[in-house]
Amino acid sequence: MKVSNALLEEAVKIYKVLSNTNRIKILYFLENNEADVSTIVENVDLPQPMVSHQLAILYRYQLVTRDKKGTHVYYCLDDPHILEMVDAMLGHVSHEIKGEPHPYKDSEQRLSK
Amino acid sequence: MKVSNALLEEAVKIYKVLSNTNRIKILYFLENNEADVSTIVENVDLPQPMVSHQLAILYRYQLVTRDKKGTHVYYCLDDPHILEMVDAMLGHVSHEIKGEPHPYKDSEQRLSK
DNA sequence: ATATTATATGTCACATATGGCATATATAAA
DNA sequence: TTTATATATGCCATATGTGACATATAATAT
Repeated sequence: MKVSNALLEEAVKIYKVLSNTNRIKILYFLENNEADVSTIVENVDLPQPMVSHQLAILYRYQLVTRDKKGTHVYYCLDDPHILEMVDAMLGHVSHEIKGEPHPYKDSEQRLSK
Repeated sequence: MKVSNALLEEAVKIYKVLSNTNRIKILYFLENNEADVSTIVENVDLPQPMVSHQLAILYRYQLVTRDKKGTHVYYCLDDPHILEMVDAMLGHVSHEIKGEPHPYKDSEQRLSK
């Protein structure tokens, strides 16, 4: 695959965003719900300033949307596809942890290991 | 999705590994070739110690395998599926950059934007 | 105006990542 | 044994990320 540098650098930025358990926990909490900050705070069990800070990062990189209603700010996944990618990564590491061989499609085979 | 902390932390470690353009360039170069360090150095245009260092990280996290033959060390993608995940991320950011709406499957609709 | 609640921002100490460069190790050839 | 080549490792300055905490802002109610 031919990849431009600009694209690669953007992808790397998103990977940095995903390189933090708190942010991923927040994303997963938002999987099925739109939620305001206090609701997120209660559910992910992190101090409120930490949650606001991580939400700001998720928002800056367009992983969540923001909807202000009165004093409450409701956050929502911007692109559910992101969580599919995280799911794929969790699947990958769960194989690594169990020491299982990687699943191959069709008749692909390992040459050696 | 219910995710254990251990799994989440492992996934985050892999995201950190992918959070570097040099490492991703190396992974992409290995997409179609097994290659020794000097070949990688020539192709990704980075100083040799940098390439060795990044390869050591990729190896530690099982993204590449290593095969020593004489003085040469041949590296190979351990799991091509990783590159599929990177492809998905590149697809994601290319939509973000272009400001395009996220592609939705079937009849899914945005509630608002 | 004051108080209350929701959220965001700033600061700080600490840890970790980065890239550049020098040098060490290992294998093979002369 | 010496030399050359391939690769790995170590050191360093700098940058960036982390979580804890205090405090600021913003909207609403009294």
